[in-house]
Amino acid sequence: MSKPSQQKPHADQNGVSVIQAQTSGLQQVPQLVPVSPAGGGKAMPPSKSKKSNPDKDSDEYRMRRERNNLAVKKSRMRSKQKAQDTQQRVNELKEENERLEAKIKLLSKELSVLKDLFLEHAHNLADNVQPPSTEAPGPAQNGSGH
Amino acid sequence: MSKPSQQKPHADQNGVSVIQAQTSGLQQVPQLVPVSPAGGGKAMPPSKSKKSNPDKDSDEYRMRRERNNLAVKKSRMRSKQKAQDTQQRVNELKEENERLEAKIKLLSKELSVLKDLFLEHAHNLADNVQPPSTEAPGPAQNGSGH
DNA sequence: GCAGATTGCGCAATCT
DNA sequence: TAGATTGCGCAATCTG
Repeated sequence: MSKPSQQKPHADQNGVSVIQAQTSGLQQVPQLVPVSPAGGGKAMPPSKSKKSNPDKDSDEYRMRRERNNLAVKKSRMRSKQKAQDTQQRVNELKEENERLEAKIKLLSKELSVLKDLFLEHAHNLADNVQPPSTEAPGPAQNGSGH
Repeated sequence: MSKPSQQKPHADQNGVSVIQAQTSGLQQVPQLVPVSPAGGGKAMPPSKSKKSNPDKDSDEYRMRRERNNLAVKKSRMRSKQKAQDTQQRVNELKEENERLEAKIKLLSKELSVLKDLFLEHAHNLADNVQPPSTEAPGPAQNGSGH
């Protein structure tokens, strides 16, 4: 579940193609068909050249199938669970986001208020404090009206 | 994909059970087997009382199967896509969250600075301006340390 | 090389 | 009736 690596679409390997679907086929069993009669060009490492030996009757086979079916079920359950978790994560993050945005709004407002206070104060100072009289005192406007 | 509702485990209906798995057969078509010869007790709305007529050879059957296979593939692709999208959404939301947190940090700092300025100014005023002497001037503490 | 985990696929039952 | 979903089993791979 880590490296997808390169994987074939499900069959078609060393000269083997899946012929299925639309066959009278009761169910699946890809029915492997050798494209070339025998050793097309690749040498098989294993001695046994017989790959088509599922032997449905074999107890071994049934055991493996059963185990695999179990593993498959497990894997799918996990997968589903993960998807659900991810979805929930989205919801949580969305809520968190809203909280943060609200906080930002609040802080912004606070800042705005403080800044206004500052400006007002600065104006008051300018109005009440006689500048070093370097020039005209300017229009004598006092009181409100900034 | 919305209401799981109650759904049967796959077969076993009006007196029909699936016999599969571990059968010798090369393929395992569920092989529907009527538990009772005919009308067990339920009346079937449709006229044809034959439910077990998949008729693999039927063109109709193959057509339906093929269409369904297509639909299945489509559905699964969508499902997968959706999961991916959800995952990506998580990533986006996480980033957004970080941005917001950073902004909050900044705003908080700004506010802090402004507040400090305010306090300092207030102290300066208290130190430089003689209160109307209605009471004790209070402890003569000046300088830093707000 | 084996055993468990994944993944693509087709089937059938349901749901819509 | 037809397409969409979903649980399930098979086989091919991937992984450790």
